[in-house]
Amino acid sequence: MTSPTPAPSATPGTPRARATIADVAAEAGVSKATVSRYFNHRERLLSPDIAARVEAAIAKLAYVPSPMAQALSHGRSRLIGLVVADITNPYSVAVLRGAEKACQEAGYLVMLFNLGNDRERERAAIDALASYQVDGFILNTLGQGEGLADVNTLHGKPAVLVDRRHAGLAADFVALDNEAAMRETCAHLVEQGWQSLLYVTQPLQGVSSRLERTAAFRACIAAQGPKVRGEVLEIDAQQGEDALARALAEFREREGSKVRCAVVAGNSVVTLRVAAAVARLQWTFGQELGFVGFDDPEWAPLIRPGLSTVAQPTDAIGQRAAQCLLERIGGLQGAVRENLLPGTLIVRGSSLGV
Amino acid sequence: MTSPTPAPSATPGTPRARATIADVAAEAGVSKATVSRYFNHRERLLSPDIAARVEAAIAKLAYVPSPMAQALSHGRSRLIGLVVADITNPYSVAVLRGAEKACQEAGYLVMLFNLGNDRERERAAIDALASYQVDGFILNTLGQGEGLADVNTLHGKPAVLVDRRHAGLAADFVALDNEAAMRETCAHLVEQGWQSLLYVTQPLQGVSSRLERTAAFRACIAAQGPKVRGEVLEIDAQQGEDALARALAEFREREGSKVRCAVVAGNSVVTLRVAAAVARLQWTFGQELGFVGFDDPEWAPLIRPGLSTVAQPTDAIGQRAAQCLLERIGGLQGAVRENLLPGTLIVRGSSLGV
DNA sequence: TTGTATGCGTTATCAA
DNA sequence: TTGATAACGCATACAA
Repeated sequence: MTSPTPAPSATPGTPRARATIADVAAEAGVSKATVSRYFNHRERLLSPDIAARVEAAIAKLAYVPSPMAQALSHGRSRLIGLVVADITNPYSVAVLRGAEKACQEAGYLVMLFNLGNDRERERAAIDALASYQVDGFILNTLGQGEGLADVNTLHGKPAVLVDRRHAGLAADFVALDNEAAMRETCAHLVEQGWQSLLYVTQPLQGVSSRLERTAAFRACIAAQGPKVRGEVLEIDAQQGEDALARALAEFREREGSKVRCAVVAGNSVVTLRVAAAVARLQWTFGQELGFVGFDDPEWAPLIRPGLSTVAQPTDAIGQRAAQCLLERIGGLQGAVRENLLPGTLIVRGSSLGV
Repeated sequence: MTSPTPAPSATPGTPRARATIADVAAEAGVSKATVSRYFNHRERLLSPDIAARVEAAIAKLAYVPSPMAQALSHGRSRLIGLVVADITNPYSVAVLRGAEKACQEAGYLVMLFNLGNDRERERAAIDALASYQVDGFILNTLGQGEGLADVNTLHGKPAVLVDRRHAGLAADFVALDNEAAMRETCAHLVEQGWQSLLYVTQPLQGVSSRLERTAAFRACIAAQGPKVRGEVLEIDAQQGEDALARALAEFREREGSKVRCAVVAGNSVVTLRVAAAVARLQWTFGQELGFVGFDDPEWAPLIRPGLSTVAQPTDAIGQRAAQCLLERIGGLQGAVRENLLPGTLIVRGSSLGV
């Protein structure tokens, strides 16, 4: 009680500092090294009785090693740096969720850096994360070769790319199998009798997922032969929703009233805007316009007659990304791996034939 | 060039390790302490010429102090621990976004821990975060007194509570002004001629925001006198959407066809479920059922004739939370602060009179 | 099998 | 004003 040294007594109420390895060593009557070994080389080189004493001391003091100190000493921090292009995007969040979960389960914590779609900050993000000695990166960001010029940028840490590839960066990659999903989507629409397809996408801007989906769409159209027509429309955030409405109206007029027209939306952002435009036009999905959208927002069933969508296995993507990264952190060598996960076409009313 | 020691030369290609304070000291021909002072006490106790030399060395080596080492030595990590109850909830994400942004701008990084609605992990979350020496916590979680028994749990670090209060925890609090928002909502509905109001909420379960909104609803009804009736309905995730549809139908039948009935949804989760139930009933908002929902999901304008909502200033809430916390970290003492931010009633078609 | 000593990158205390 | 030097909490050679 009157001891001048802050003895780690079990005084509740006193928010005493965390026990350190030295406290445990003293409590168990062994050296710090022994306590350290208890954690790192347990069975291999520790006698049972000593191990038991250490274990008891650890339990008594509720000792938990400091990851910061471990990071300083040993290099590893059990920290994963997660850079996301836009945390406003539900897709990113869904992936983040899966990744964070997998990391948590593996005893890693996630440090988050949101770019807010600002490419300039990408380099800063990685540097900031690296300064905390993260063991690796999960990157859902960019398209161009701007920030991530080369592996050097990553400070020698492993990384996994999610959803968006990067030319200069040889890293494991996890994403939706865009080509297969697009094939299934187009096949379904054609089968249901839609004859002219309009693929609406956000500006390509070198974003690999957008490029791939667009290319896959064009390939599908080409494969169908002359009986099916296809167009691509890029929209950007600037133009209002009536600009899109006009574009859709023109599309239908161009094709003529005999031709059944459908839209394929490149992601949930586009889906929202198309739905708004269609509402403004007073059209009904499945009638004036067929529809399938990539991503499956929770409100898709609410827009009559229900929006058909391609659901991404976001949780699996996130978990797979984390798993890939953890394997690399664990020392796995070898060629870059490519994980293309299958989407699920959810057919609701908007894509059905009349 | 031929120096055997790994001189920090500007060899690109070689992923050389980060420069340390010792490298800078050597480069500038001063001691490590001097370099440290350059960062921490710059002008106060450093001669201009030495400062210039240090500055040059820092620039040349692109030196950045290691936050990990700083944390070890000096206690502060420039890390904020963010615990969120459910990252699937767009509200949480929106707040997170504002908070993360503010932290980033202040030079702090955010460590994320998602509870996935699992209360058991709350204590573990805080402990895990604390082990990384976070400087403070932003907590958006729980209701009951389970995990966060007392301030002791926080390892002596400051915290700010977002959206949900906690009885045993005297910490700054940031949230929507639920009472004012509910008052405005009810006044609007009554003014538009809705006579019987049903407040639909997720299970209260001691969650303060749910309790407050429910209490505010009851108070509003009471204040209106006998001309307006009000009921509260708790729904849980278990029951299917037709259970809710039945409940809504019964509600209308009970009140009779003469009485204009409206629903107030407690948050966006409830809004989604009510919208699904109304679709199933083939009702139209604003006709068979009036509607105002807390939270303003992006799809609210798409459900005809447009869903009226109370939008929360999520970004401001997040930023304010971060600001509060950073002030406390900066040493601010004094009584716990309560930040109630105003919501915005967005009137669309669903709440208008006939 | 266990203990001692050293280093990881910083800050802080104490001399000079 | 500046420079040694000792922590900070841990892991790991090395010695015993």
